[in-house]
Amino acid sequence: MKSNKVTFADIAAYTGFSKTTISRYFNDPDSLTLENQQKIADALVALDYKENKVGRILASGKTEFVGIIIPNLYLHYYSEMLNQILATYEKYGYKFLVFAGNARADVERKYIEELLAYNIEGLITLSGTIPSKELAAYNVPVVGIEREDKYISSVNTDNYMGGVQAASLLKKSDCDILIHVNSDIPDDVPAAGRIKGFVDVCEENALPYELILTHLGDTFEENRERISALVDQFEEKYPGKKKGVFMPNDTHANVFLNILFQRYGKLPETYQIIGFDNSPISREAVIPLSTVGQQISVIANEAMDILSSQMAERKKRRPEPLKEPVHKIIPPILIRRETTA
Amino acid sequence: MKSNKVTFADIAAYTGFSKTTISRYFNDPDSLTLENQQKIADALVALDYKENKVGRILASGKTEFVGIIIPNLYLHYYSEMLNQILATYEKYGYKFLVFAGNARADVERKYIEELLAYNIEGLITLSGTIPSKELAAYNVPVVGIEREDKYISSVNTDNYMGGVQAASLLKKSDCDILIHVNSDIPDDVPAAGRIKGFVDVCEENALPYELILTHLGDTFEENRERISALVDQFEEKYPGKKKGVFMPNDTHANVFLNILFQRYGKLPETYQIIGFDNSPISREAVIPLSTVGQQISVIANEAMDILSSQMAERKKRRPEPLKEPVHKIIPPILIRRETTA
DNA sequence: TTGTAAGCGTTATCAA
DNA sequence: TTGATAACGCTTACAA
Repeated sequence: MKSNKVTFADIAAYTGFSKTTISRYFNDPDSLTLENQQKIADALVALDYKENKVGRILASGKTEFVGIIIPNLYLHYYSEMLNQILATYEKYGYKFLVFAGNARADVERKYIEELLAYNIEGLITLSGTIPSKELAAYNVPVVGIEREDKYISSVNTDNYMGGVQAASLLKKSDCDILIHVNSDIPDDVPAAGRIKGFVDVCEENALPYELILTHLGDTFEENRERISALVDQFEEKYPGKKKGVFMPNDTHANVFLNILFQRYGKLPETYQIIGFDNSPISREAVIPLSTVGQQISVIANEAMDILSSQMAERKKRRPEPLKEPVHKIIPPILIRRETTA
Repeated sequence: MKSNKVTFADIAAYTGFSKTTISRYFNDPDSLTLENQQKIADALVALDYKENKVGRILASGKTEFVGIIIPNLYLHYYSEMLNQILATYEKYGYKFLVFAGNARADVERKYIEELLAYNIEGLITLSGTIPSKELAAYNVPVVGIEREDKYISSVNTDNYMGGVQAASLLKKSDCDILIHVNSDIPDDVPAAGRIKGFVDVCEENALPYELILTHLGDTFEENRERISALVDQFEEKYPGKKKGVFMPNDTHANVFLNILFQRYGKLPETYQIIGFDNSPISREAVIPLSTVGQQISVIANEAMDILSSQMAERKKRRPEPLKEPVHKIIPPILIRRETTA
């Protein structure tokens, strides 16, 4: 019940100093004599002072809030990214206001308005719902992750290299036909690079390949059904041939693997599988899945690094507006496990 | 660059009203004439006003912030719970300040201090690091989820019933021996109920059973190793018998299943497996896993329901302090898939 | 129905 | 090295 309502005024009264001096104790202690510092320190303990940052925000305009908009936390990629972003608190001290948007532009706009109303200093978004041009107009530092990023700063995995790595690995294991399954990704989304990387390696090496750009469904059941149909298709089209399949992510790669396992009790010699992300499912699969790993922790840290420097710039007397968005590319790491030779 | 610094004062000047009237327009519009409402509405558009909630917080003391402390986002159970909690924004309007603690008490205390400094109105914690007695002393409404909860309100799955459901299902499928693997959980943690429920069913029905209370390791590799050793142990101790195994969670149940699959190319007839949580891995396993499902969305909503009523109580003129913590129990849902008959 | 004035808890500016 | 005083943007009595 004795809600701690001790303020600078109380401390000032208690110590005989002014509120200003108390404020200085917190923000520039060296400007006080050691003796007086001690007096105030003692008073803080005696009165059981708890800081109130709201007053500081109002007076200084600095909230130390960063907004995060994330499509969902269902996919491990997103939850782990959030995990890593939250972990940067130790390094940068920014607090995170988190919204999980569900890809509806009007909803996300509402979230952003709300975040802005709390004077967030920066925004990190993993959602591609709102065009970067619109985000840039909000006039707050923004960093996008794995989304269209023409007008905002961003951090992305080197998707092209990921596609190259996957195709190269499949090439090495002497597949007769390389297959890449993915959805039909717009060119301005970073993930599109995977397809290009895969195709380029195939073309350069004159490897037979097939690109299957199709939507695998929104539920697990749909995934299962459509991937099962794909297996039928492969069996029919390439009987007896060694098929190297690069799936769009580990979740789908796992479904693919399970279907083969259920049919054959093992991974047939005629299949090689590689996923994308290095999410937990890739290690927890019946047979550990080979995958192109994203360096989530590195991405999260780079994002905060870019954001914090832009936020710092704004605090200067004469902030120099960013002329060009910064785009950082993080290399993926090929992880060879048991579904490739 | 034209950072919107339009305030109530500007609107007041523009419209000829006082700041108070502008404030009323937002908080109690009906107290203005329709005509004047319209005037102000027009001014808002003309001036491109953006609300600033910091001033409101300072003046009213109401932040509409709820703090969340979550052990990690790596385990699906936690990330999905966070997901569902964040989703309550639509219903309650509270914004969430999220910290991912890593089970270090001093770190978590720092997080709580920080949250308190921002005047959070309530706290939801999924972490059991700090004793409920200490949390209760912070003098802010707290709801715990699946953690020790003697001195704080809480929402938990009916773990006892979960244990009962698991044992009953294994009983129905005529197992010769029922086995429950779990860690040695302190009695005051809700999850301990699972063990009791399991044992009670076995005792009441005079079913042979074995309780294996052991730590399965902190990494996936350790899990794999120790669970593999368990399988050896089962084979040796109960050769040819039909073993019904209740694992502590889906992740471990999946590891168990994979080991059997790798050894036998299928789930042998002598095994029945049931997990706990109904996390995605249970459906994505080689063979869909039977599991005791936690109703995460229900839990999240109940938690916010309890919290919001306690927060609302505090806003009353003469708030009546909660005499007794509220404890809500959510029944689990048994999900029968292919690892049980 | 509307206005005045006094806060809310800090920081910033200027002066001493 | 310290203090007085005025912000910061809004809410809330109390008046009118």
